[in-house]
Amino acid sequence: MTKDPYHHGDLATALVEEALNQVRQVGAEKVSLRGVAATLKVSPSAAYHYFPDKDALLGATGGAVFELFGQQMQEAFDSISGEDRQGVEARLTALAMAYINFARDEPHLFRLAFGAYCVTPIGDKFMDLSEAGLAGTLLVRALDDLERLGVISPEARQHGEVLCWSAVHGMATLILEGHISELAVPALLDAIRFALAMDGKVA
Amino acid sequence: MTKDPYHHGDLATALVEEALNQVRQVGAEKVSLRGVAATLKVSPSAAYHYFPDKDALLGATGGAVFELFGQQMQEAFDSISGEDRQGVEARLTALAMAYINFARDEPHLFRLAFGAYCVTPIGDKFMDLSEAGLAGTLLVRALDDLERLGVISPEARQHGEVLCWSAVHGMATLILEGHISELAVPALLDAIRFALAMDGKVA
DNA sequence: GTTTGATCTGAACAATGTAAAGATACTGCC
DNA sequence: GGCAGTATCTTTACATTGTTCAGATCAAAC
Repeated sequence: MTKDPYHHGDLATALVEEALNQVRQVGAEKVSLRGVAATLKVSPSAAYHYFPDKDALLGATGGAVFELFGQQMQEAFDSISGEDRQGVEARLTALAMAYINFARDEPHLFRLAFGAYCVTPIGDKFMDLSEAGLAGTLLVRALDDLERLGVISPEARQHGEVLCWSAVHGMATLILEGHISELAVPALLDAIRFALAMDGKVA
Repeated sequence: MTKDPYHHGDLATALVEEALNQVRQVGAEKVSLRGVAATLKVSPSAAYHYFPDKDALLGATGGAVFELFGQQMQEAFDSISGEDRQGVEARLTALAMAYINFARDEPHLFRLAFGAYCVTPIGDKFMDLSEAGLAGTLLVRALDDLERLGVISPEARQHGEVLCWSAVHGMATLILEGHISELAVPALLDAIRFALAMDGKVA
């Protein structure tokens, strides 16, 4: 019996980290509690001191994914500098692209965070995704800027919130599940610009 | 040993039907092959003469759900009569509502048809949802009618396809997974009308 | 009536989630 | 420093699941 750590440094977060790793690679439905415990060189039962369920572990993992997703959205937002019309417009599309890219690049993580696993079984216990989260906040800020600069009308600003959110999330999931080609992304971005009348009609 | 039917009438479709029933009630991830075989009073192994996998059974079930979904969309489309402006406009919103209502009323079925279960594991084997399916066809028809009557511009018609599809699907999944309230639906419908400039600006 | 082929059963196996009951290491107190 | 108590982890065990394979059972063809 090696002395390494009988008491694992912080098993709870280690479990979540490893679960996230495995979910990223093979998808949540193929991740086993025993598997993540094994790679951590820990008995399966050890997990039950920190999570009542396997679903609870996956729920916490989904929370971690959601945080990571928020970070990436924040980075996309911050990557565009400039408060002029061009910068503010670019910021909105950067957000949309980041959203869709995350779904495409990390399909298993996206599904864990936004799919069924974090809702019916888990949402009730651990996570609270009912608020839009960081992504929603950033969208609101981008739309505010657009209106402030006169790029979009107040009416467009009002409708843009639910429209952009739904459309971008919808396209992300449709691409993710293979129901639509990735080639449709520029078409959607054009459509959003058209919908918000960002083609100069208002400015 | 009762003589009822040693050879089940049509076990393949019976399995799919029962699987659909159970998925509807408890969700795909809690449905077991053994369970559906048991309710059909059939050995678990019997299923393997018709489906190579449990995933294959669920894939076929997803196909059945997709058909059912198409039917309901068709009914919604047909429920609105009249080729005047009002009728054609109502038809588009009826489609959107039917889409979202299906997701709300049959969350487990919707997830099976549109979620991960019919994609990575199954899509490659059984289903081909890459085409939009019946729902997509109906959307195109509704938009065509709107343009023909001059309710929307050709440009709006062009952008409307990907925009409506993404937005409605996105809202359906967001509601389904509890990320947004159902109260947002009328707001989205308004936003779509605004996006397509259906508020009379064009007519 | 026998044979052939499709259809289903039975038993079995490995993997999984989960629940005790017990072992081990750390912590604070004397 | 030694000891009790507690948090942490292991061991063992069990039920359920997907899946396989050899064989039983039926239906029809010759």
